[in-house]
Amino acid sequence: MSAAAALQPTASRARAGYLTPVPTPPPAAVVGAGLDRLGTVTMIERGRMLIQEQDPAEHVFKVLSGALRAVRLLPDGRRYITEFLLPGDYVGLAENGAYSQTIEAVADTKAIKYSRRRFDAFLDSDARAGRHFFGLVCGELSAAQDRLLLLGRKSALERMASFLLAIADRRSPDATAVDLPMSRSDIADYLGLTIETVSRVLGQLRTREIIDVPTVSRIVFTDRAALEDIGAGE
Amino acid sequence: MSAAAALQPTASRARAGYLTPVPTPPPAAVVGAGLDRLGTVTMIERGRMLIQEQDPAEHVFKVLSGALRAVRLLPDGRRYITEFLLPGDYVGLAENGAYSQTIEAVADTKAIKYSRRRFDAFLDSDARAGRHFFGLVCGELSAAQDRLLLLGRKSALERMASFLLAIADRRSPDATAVDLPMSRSDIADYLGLTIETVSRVLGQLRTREIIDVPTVSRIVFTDRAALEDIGAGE
DNA sequence: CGCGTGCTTGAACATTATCAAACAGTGTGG
DNA sequence: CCACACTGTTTGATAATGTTCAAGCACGCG
Repeated sequence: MSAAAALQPTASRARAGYLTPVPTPPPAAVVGAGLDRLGTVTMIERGRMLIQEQDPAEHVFKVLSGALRAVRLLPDGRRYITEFLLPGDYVGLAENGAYSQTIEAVADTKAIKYSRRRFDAFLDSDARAGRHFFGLVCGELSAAQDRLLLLGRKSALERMASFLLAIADRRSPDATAVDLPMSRSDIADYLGLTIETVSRVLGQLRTREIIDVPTVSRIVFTDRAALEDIGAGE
Repeated sequence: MSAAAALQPTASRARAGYLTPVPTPPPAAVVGAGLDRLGTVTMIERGRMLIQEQDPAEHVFKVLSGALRAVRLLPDGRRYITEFLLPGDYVGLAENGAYSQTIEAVADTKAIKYSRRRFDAFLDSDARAGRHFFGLVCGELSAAQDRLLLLGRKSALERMASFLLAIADRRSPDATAVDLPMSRSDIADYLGLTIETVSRVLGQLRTREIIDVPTVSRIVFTDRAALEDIGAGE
């Protein structure tokens, strides 16, 4: 843990420690309403692949319920999950040409499927919509940069604390508990750890009475302030 | 090193291992030409801060020469560099409202400075420009996701190999050498390592005669194929 | 009730971090 | 022009965090 490079004369001020949820700018409802008519509802069952990396990017999806994961692999099989897609999130927005990652269902999932042609046409027809989605992608980029900080400089314990709070906040801000739709293995591949470390770190938070784990998939925040401190990196 | 979670029935196909440079779509020259007249040239000397995190995002810059770094900090001083900005890169594009990270000069840098108001007006006035910059941000997002994979699942040696190739490719594709404008400390904070590990890993590549290091800042690719294999993760 | 998958726990190991010292390159002043 | 000092880099020895390998456990389902 601890110490990075020495502070520089130009060092910037510290920032909130845990993952920022992708913000949803005001005109979301309006833009969404215009779009909903263009798509069709699809069901993806748990474990199924929705999108294969390198396939031509012919669709955009919006998650309605359930959860998806975006996966990248190394040639020898090492796996990394770049993001979990939860209700309200768009899939395949930031793709030119071919998909850059595989999308799989972590749980049974309902999503709206748009044809990319129609989706782009809609964007071009409405300047407000274009700006809205530009803002969404900017938010995703900022969230990805927060995760770079997490992977590059945070300990296992800090990563887990950040993760639990971020997932909880995306579902409902200031929640006192979360239901995790994904397995320990998925969490490990998202946080750059192993399943054993994920388990041990959860055990440690439980021992310290910062969380309670009544079920494997349910996490109750017993001491949210402590969890936030850990996630922020002290 | 090695093994992540077990392969799943839906596991996706493997992908190129090292950092993908942000792609520059075709109409770049045209869009750039329209913009150049709107900005003024600025010099930022080595070590100076160009942008402070949380300041209102009132400007967009385009790097002409030199190099900048984008920095995020944890409360206790741990530092992470989310990206290096090299000639041709835009700074402050993907920001709504306030800057999300500090920008500092790694070397003496020349950049064009645009007012964000004018920049946005230009984007709105020209649909092609809007799409162009949307594409740029999408490319940045994809590059960030490649770095998540790097930080989450690659060893120190693999990270260094990926880094050297990525920097080299951004300057000129298939180059046989790079001049690194940044210090070991900056490289460490970019790769999520310490300066000692950076140094040792470079030493290892030199010993194995994969690179040559005639000067601290100069890296010659003696065996580019081997470097690519290492960077790709075998 | 028993089996299977996924989760937890334990012990040994590996990689990378930390602490410490030597070294190199650059610029300054004598 | 050389000696010196400063900063950044390299190298070495030790320690820590997280991984790997190996059992056990628990919950859900047939």
